Amino acid sequence: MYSVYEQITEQIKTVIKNAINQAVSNGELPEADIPDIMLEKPREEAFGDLSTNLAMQMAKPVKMAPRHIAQSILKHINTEGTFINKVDVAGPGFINFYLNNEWLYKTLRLIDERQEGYGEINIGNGEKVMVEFVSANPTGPLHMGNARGGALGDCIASVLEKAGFDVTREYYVNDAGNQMEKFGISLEARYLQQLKGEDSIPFPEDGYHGEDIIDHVKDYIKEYGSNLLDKSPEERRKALIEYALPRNLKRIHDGLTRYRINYDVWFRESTLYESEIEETINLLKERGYIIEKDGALWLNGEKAGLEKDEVLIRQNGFPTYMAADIAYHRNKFIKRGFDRVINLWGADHHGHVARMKAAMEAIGISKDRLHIVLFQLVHLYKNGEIARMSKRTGRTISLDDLLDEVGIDAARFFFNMKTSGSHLDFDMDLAVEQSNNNPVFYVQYAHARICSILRKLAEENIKRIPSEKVNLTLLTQPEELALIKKLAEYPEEIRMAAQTLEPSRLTHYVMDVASGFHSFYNACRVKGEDEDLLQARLFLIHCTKIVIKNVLDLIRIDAPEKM
RNA sequence: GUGCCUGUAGCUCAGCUGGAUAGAGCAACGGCCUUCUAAGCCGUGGGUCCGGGGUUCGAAUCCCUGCAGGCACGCCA
Repeated sequence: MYSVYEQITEQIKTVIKNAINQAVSNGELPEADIPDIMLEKPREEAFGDLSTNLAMQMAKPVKMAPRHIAQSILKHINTEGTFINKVDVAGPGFINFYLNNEWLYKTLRLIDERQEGYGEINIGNGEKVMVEFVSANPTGPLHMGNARGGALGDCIASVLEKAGFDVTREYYVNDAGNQMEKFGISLEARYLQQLKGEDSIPFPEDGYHGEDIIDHVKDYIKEYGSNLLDKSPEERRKALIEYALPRNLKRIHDGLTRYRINYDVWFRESTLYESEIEETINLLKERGYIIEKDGALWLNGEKAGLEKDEVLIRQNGFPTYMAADIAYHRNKFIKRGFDRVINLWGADHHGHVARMKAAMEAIGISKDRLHIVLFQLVHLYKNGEIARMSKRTGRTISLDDLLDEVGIDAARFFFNMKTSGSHLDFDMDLAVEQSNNNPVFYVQYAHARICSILRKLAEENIKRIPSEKVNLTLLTQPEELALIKKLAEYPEEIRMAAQTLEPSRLTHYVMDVASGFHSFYNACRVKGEDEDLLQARLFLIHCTKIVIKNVLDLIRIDAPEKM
């Protein structure tokens, strides 16, 4: 069992179905298919713990007033042997279920039993899922878009792991194609400028203008001098790329490691050029999706359901980015056998979504197996205004700069506070603020506070007694019950986060748990209460600590024992 | 021009597979430390859910339309 909630949901559904069958056999309700029973937590506490709109949904097929249907169901409901305390009908025809506290106590025992496993569910059944994220061009440093995509992608992967999927984290290294050409040309131009003067050669308009290109070249010259001046341009570029690319990759790798992102696979685009792109084109040819036009090979847009044809192999014989990307996804699905693939892309790539999905169908893969999570761009705010450049270096702010300034915890938490689809304003001042304004501290403080109580009790030699000896029924204060209810929701939160691919609900959730704990802390004492109550509350904060820790571990931020 | 995303409290945003009186945090205002961390808690005020139609017993949520902001429409990636 993953959650008591799950068990209750089943109980209620069974109870309702039985009641309907009773009512039908008594002739009170006409025979009809029972729709899927939807249970949800009512907004108002006064409406019970769980509620269903079933009677309203049945109104039309059954041709009876919703309230009347609800009453008939209510009349035959038998709650014996369940957690249900009371049932009533309210509003336009809601059936509200009120639970007895037993389920809450059972939830605490479950948390204690499962420990770090509490929250894990199994909707994935070990299905193989790849999450591919960041995949920044290795031509320069990581920027804010990569920072957001990184935090998001890593948390999506973690959520899916908790939800029972077999997850692989992957970074696609774009070390081939046109941009490597541009990288080489840019390096070469800077190299010549360094050695022969700024004006010796104009810098290519579509080259990489970043300062980092100049840094590579300066370092190269420091090490190897001007040995490339009398080489052919091809050799020169090759040598410079071979020097700079590993440096960039190392920097990206180290930056992401520092950011607590660890990939299972670094997949190199260049490996696709050995044979897979060709194989992919052949596959598309066989399936009749390739047309020849203007000396190039195109994906047949009409057949694929796209607005226009897309070039796959250029006139000059080189494959386009899209051809490589199709081959890459063929590799993911067909060669490596992933059931589902999730890609995180900046919103500026949204135009590519429909194309890739169509391409999947063209190679015989259902487009539903490919999920694209688009995330909106980030604006950094500092001192109330948009910050684009690092004051220190005068360059665009990199992931490393951000981590230097706000720390890893704040960055990972803040990037997961908003849904991926919404624009994100990152307030750098708030992120370093040590106050209740800062949600990261708010949550971490709750954890530290619990640890502090545990320490204080330990100083007095008070320890938890075995859980079966704790009398949890002593937990009856509203703050205690509210807190346990929050803790009970965690597996459900994981399920929702996994289904929607939105880990942002977990940062909100853990803030709620922290809030519930702080309220409890101000209303109830642990230390100094009589033995039985002390043990019950000790058990409660022990469970609260487990849940907060579990969520923070999932987001991969610290859960400090002291602050 | 065509397509996609966004528009909810002063600010930042949840809610969006239709449900009960639209929520949270921050900001504002007023309270709470002789007791386990006040980096905390409790309370008050605050809304044309961008506008206009439609579907429905019921719409912030679905459909149509208009407006505003962002993005994409390359033999770039």
